Amino acid sequence: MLRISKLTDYGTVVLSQMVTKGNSLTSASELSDLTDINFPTVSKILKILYKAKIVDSVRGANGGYKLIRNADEITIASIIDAFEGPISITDCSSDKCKCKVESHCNIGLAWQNINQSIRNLLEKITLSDIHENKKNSFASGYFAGMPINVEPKAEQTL
Amino acid sequence: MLRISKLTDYGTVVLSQMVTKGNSLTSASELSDLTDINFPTVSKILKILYKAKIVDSVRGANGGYKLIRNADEITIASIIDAFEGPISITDCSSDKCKCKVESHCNIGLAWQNINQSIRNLLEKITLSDIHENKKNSFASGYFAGMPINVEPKAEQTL
DNA sequence: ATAATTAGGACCAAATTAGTACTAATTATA
DNA sequence: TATAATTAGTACTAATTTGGTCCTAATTAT
Repeated sequence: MLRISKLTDYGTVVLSQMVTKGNSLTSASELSDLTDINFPTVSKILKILYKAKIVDSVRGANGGYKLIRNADEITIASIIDAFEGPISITDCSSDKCKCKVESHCNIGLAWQNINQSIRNLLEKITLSDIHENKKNSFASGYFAGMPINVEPKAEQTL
Repeated sequence: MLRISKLTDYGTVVLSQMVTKGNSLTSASELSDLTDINFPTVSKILKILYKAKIVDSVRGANGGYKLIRNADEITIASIIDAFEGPISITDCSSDKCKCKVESHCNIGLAWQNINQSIRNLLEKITLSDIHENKKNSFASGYFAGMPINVEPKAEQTL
């Protein structure tokens, strides 16, 4: 099926650790120890999250990182965006199409719609859900054969 | 965001052409002409679709390919599976976890759930939807800020 | 027989991703 | 103020994945 990169996966592990650490600063090396992901990689991850404005940083001795928002305000969509960029599900579906054949473009449009559907789904799931591993909160309703039926953000009970 | 491979993209273009051709056999070379995708690639695509039991084939002179089922019985999930394999959204979420740290596994489980959610979505969209490019049928309800609210297959109006 | 066609691999080149390393900037504190 | 700890940014290399091509074998109509 669809895949996210290893870095995104690691990213959620690191972020989940940061949720545990709450509002306090945590250094990259400590996060490396806690997650068992080697330091250079954790460091890279944090820099990416910093640029994406998901974590805040303080330089210098005793510096470190912390979440910029509450865990339930950080969507999975935004995390994936940070690591994988805003690239679309297919080449064609981003921006203007350069296909020679018209029909291709329609397919591209369809993929674009599918992409948007997935995106909407991922914007309803937050770091908090992942961290608390509340399977039932967002998974139980989805499993085999069940309808997808997520209420709009404002009313959701995630 | 999440991405499908070029081959999957091309695959849907080829499949869409085959919907147009209905129940008649079409050769790889003809499909290549029709889609403007070069022959070796179309050929490769059709072999993959054959192995995935999405198309049927007849060898020899006047041979070719045709859809094995109706377009509305071919889900996008099955097409993606054919090209990208049944690989999960992360390594960890498939089968048994080998992580050293317990917490990683929980994250993996969360991803697994997300993967399943996406899968359920993609099992509700069919080749027919893509082919007919019925944007409104499955897209309009999904766009920015709108709730995802797809009814179970039996009742859906796709 | 011959030509047209699919089946199945094997293979190489290109693109992407993972992982590492280095330098500069910042800041606490001794 | 010097030093050590720490993040920021970037560049680079190795590993993996993907895209694209090609070849040989099997099948079938004419």
